[in-house]
Amino acid sequence: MRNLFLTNTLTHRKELFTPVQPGHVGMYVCGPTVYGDAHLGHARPGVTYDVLQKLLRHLGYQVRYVRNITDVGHLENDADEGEDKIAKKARLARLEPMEVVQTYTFRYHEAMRQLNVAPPSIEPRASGHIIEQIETVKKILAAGYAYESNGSVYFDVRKYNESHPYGILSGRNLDDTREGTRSLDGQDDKRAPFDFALWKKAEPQHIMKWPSPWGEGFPGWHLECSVMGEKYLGQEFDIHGGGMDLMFPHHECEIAQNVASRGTQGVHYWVHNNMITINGQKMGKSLGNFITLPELFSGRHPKLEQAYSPMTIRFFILQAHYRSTLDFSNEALQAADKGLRRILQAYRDLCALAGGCSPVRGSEGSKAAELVYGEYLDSVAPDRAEGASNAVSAIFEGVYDALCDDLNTPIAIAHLFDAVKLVNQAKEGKESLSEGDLAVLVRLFDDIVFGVLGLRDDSAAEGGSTRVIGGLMEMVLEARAAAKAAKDWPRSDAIRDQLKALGITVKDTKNGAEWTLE
RNA sequence: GGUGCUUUGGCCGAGCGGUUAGGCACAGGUCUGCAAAACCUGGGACAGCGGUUCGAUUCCGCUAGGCACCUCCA
Repeated sequence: MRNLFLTNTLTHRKELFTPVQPGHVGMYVCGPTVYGDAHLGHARPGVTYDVLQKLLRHLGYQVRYVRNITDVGHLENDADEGEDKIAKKARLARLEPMEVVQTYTFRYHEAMRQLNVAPPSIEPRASGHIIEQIETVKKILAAGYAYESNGSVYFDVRKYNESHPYGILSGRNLDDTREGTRSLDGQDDKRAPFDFALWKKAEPQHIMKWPSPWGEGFPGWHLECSVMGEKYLGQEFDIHGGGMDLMFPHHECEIAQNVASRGTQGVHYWVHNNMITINGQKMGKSLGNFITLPELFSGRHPKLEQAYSPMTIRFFILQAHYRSTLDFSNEALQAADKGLRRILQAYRDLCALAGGCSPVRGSEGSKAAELVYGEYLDSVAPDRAEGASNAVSAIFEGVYDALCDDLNTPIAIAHLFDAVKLVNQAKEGKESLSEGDLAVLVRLFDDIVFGVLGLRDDSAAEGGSTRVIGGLMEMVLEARAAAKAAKDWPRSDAIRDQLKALGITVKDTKNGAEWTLE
């Protein structure tokens, strides 16, 4: 098995990945709070951890990937009057909170499906784990790291900090945190401003509330990830992912809760993806500068010059390293779109050169995959490029080395473009690829481009209709070829223009006409 | 105020103590009825100032700019 290196936020270093149990990986990622459509920012962790889990599987690990849905407990702000995000949305839209949850959970799943993000192995909801969360609060209280106050329970950060450093993940200490900036107003139930809620008392009119030893209320936001991570992955597990903005306080609180309730923070590798920016600024709901995924896919947003396909978005994200910020612009997305097309076209040409590929991962395979949770990537990475020339071996090694070096997808893609060049040169007859080369390249595209990177050739994914369209196109192009042979240019151009209007692009090559469907 | 990150050619974006990143755009050429694609060639970059070094874009310091977190945020 190849060595995989990951940057662990806990140590700020690239570390060799060694799982708790050989051959198995437990991975937890913070999912969305479902009170609105997912935006471009949400696509980043979606795609990043999708690639990570696919890579892990491809390397031969059995992966349990847990990604939660936050459907309760996420407050607008940390002050006592902060309203639950879901409850607020429900009030404004005059809906039941669970209607809001249902709507946006569905829409989130739909957006992820379009991005070819595989479903997690388990997708637990906070509201489905109230009992477990209450039990954890009891444990933390019993351990003396929390206090009850007016029907709510708060984590005693100062007490915790006496025996365990609070802030090990984000590299800060308690004295550095800004105190007194926010007015305390006297009526705060908390002992200290940095204490956080484990359980919040619900006002009588509050809909989302559950009985507890401290009265009716609901769990604090940070609690769910601690609880559900432990429940499904155990007290010690391998990877915990999420956006960098969750590092503090969310993940810091998780660590404190874990230590307080079970004596270990339990996560071996903390992995954080960076933000997507727009004009250099973080894209975020509070800033109001976000573009939702449905808007991107449809092009309906003032900042969008055109619609961008889900695969363009996916490729755009993969062209930057996950730990760097990535700046949105129409120009950058258009560049990604073109680059992606070149790669996908090269695969078609490669298949033609190789005398056909099983169209497994480029098209129908990805659909079948959606039905089989987790078990879609059956191909385990070969150790080396058996039977390939030096040039192809170098690409093969470059791709795997890059992916195993902290998930360096931009470098992997750069190597894939080298492969594209080879394929194009072979197609032009300027380079020859041996059968071994072709086999290795086909496998590489199948495994990496479609398998691990999770790209998909949507133009080839029409499934059952492909054969019919293919047959029709053959007829149409034959008619056009006849017109061309007769030098009837108006006629041949008219056919091409009409097809273009239907979204079919025709290109004349040495070997006859080729076509692609938008 | 605290903590951390960052500044790469027209745009996006890797990387690194000495070797072409890559994509997109652009220019010239090949091919072509035209178009497109493809191929070949090309130009240009490491914020500024010092220091370490045989050698720095890469390490260190300072200066300037940007960003993130310290409220909710992927």
